Amino acid sequence: MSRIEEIKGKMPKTDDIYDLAELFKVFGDSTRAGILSALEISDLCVSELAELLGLTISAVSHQLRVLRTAKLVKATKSGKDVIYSLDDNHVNLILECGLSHINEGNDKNEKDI
Amino acid sequence: MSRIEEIKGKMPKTDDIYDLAELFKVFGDSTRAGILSALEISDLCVSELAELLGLTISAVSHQLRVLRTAKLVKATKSGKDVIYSLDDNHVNLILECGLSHINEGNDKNEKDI
DNA sequence: AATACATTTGAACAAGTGTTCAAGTGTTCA
DNA sequence: TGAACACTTGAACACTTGTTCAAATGTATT
Repeated sequence: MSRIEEIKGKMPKTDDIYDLAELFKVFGDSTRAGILSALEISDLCVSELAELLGLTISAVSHQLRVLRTAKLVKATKSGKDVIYSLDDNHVNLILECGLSHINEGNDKNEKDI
Repeated sequence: MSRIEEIKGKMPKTDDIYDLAELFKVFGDSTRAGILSALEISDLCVSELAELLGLTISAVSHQLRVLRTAKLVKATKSGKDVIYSLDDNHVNLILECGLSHINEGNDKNEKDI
């Protein structure tokens, strides 16, 4: 068995790597990352999210659809409003992973000064 | 203080959300996710990565540049070869976060059958 | 020096993405 | 019922992205 094949055997399956990339792609947009960060703190309706993030309602709605498709958020009707909330307990974990990386980066830079 | 402003106060800073999205964007491509998964197991040179992932050397090299720019991998010259290795201890954590999400998804589907 | 090998780089291209705008759906309230 | 509100949707657009191809750079071997 070649060195390359041995490594291949220890790696995640190709399909899982694809799914992994698809997942991170959803987090990889600041509008969506902002929506998720906000919903982390409180359930919110579309216009609240738009106000909070300084975006048009339409833009937010489009991105909410992406997040819904990815099963990361869920929508609940409440009269005229549609209340969005997180639909996956991994969202918090993944955001925290990323933020800890960002913050460590900031710390490093502070040390450099 | 309005409800919206209270939530805004508890959220990560706008710049951090932007950086967070930029970070996840790097993970959000299956070629790059594959490279990182492979380097997780062993340091590798460009042509080994290309063979492992079934891609052209050029494509791999282009993506390695993205990963280098993001400070996620580092390059070391060794004769004709350039050996790449992970340059950030958060890579493992972030990949594992994502994979645990993927795998839980798979488990759910199995239960549904 | 000449050749072969390993990698990088730039240009070009197709494909994908996020926002805006306008129109549509659905709900509440007078 | 009609007006106002909350949201969704589709088309259009500019912009970004990843790959390929060809050429360039750099290193080892003879």
